[in-house]
Amino acid sequence: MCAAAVQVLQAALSASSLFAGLDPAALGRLAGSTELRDFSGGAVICREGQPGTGLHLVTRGQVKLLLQAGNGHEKVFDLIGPGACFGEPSLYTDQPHQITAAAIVDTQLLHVPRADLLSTLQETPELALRVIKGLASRIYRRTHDLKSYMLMSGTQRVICYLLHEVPLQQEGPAEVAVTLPVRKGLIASRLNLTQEHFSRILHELAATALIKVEGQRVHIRDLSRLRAAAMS
Amino acid sequence: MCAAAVQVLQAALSASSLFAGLDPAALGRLAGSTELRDFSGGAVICREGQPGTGLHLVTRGQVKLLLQAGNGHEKVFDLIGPGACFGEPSLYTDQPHQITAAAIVDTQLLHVPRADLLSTLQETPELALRVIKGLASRIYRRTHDLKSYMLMSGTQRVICYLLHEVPLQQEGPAEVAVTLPVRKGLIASRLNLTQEHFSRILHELAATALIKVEGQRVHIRDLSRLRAAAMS
DNA sequence: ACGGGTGTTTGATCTTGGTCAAGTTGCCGG
DNA sequence: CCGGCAACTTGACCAAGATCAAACACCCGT
Repeated sequence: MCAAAVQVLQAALSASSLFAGLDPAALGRLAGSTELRDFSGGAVICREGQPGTGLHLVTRGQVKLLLQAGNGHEKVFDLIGPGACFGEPSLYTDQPHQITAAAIVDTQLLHVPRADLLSTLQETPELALRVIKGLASRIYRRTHDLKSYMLMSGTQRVICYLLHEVPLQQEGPAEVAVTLPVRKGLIASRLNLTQEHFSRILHELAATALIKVEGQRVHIRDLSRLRAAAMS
Repeated sequence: MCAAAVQVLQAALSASSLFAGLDPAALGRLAGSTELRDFSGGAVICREGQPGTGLHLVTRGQVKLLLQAGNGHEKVFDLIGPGACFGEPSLYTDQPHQITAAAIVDTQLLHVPRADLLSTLQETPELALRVIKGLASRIYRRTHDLKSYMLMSGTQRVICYLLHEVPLQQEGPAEVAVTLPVRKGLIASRLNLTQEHFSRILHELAATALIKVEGQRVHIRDLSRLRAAAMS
């Protein structure tokens, strides 16, 4: 691989929060073995039960993580956009992937092979700390999901989701618009709702003038009133 | 602190999977700042929203981790027994605890202060790897829970729970007995069920002769048939 | 503009599991 | 041996959300 390509990969790696600001030498070593992978919309990236081959980092597109039941049913368990990675847990234990990942639209990822990542990890305490932080915040995320499923109603989950999608620093009663990153059926599944139920909740919220829905665009009429509605 | 006490603490630490077999020097350093804490049944160990002060490792007793909703409702989100630890995520991010921990019965824990753990972590790559493995398997556990809540019925969750409680290496159609580690209401909540529903499910399983319930003791009539029932 | 596929909405109905209330059981202290 | 309290069970009813079916909207390629 030519030096220029490695440069590009190194830049791409350091664009993620996991690697940003890491010692350039270590980063260069990782970039040397990193591979660029493209998937067209719908393509499966990895499948439940397979061993983890390396770290996947999304650079472009959207990925859905799926959990599958015995009876063909499946649920979207997370949605991954650019800058985030997935499938790490299987790198650090000897267990296979728990989840299936598929591209939603045409997607580009970086793949850092497991062996290279693990050896760099041992030699670079800084990276180890980063990985630990990354895993810890993954646990926060999962715990938050668990919490929503265990003790929030569907309506509360939808509101909570919308509020998370609001660009930061939006305060007060201002009107904000958020654009749903993927089609509604996927978001519904991510929130452990059926498409139908999600649709009804959106309309119910629109009926109380909390939001207005225009296709993929959701206008929040009053941020603080919506926050209050999440509590009920 | 006298050397003998440190010895005892060191032995206690190395009894957990996180520290077992770790370099004795590093372990000794950790043991030097480790503190033994006792809680009587019902006592709160740490509370949601508080910063994480250190690693908690259960040596004796039982701990419940709770998630709390705005409206007073709360759910048991995990049950922790001897050898396991909890509350780590808050050590590695700057976020406060997401969960409240309370002793179910009289409980003894080891508390390793955050600062000592983090500094030992930096100096001991071996420990860093252990922590990474520990967090990764925590994610496996949480993902498994998420999976049960998202796509398994109450009955399936109960069966799954019973099967997990079966001591290992029990194979074939043999009859096994498991003892519920805590009172049924807590297990129900852990499985995201009400006490009433849990009770009904147990009786329904008894009605199909899959199990027999005798107080805290559950006899599994036919392991493989129960496994099959989890699939339906 | 037209046709078809995908995604979304709407309505009717059903199931799972929650809630409330009233027993039981069983254990522990006097 | 007997309260008394906590855990558990049972039953009747209720509600959130799922399912099934059908219509509708939108986008895209020809």
